Amino acid sequence: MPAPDNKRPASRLKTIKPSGTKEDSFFEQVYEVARQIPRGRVTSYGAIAACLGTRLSARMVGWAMNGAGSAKPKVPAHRVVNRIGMLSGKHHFSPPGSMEKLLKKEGIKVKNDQVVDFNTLFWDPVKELGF
DNA sequence: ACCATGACTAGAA
DNA sequence: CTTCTAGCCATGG
Repeated sequence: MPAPDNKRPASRLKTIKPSGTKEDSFFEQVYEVARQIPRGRVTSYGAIAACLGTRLSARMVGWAMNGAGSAKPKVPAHRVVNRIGMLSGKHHFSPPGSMEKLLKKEGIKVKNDQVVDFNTLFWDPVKELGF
């Protein structure tokens, strides 16, 4: 096992090549996990970050999502919300209301920019993917 | 090179 | 209960 890499399991983050060039690691992994989210389910940035071994860099997940619109195949960024199920990223959609619309379309109830029954709909990549 | 900001989170006050 | 602080790391001025 496990040879815990201590502090930086994903030290390769250094090799990130954002926007413009082809993504190599972190971004791609984020997209990959995000694409595994089943329809009608949601997850959080932190969950994805934890799945990649970088729980503390949930911000980077959000940043990666910023490029999700340019990623292919498309990444269901609308299924990714913050830890309390709030649609923190709705303002990054165009139009902003599309995120909520897409979620409702999948049967997810959204109330006041928050996912209803978030705890039930929550999909944990670490648990589901076995990381 | 330094400082500020950000689709986050956990823990302390 | 609410509010603040610190940590994460890439991007932009």
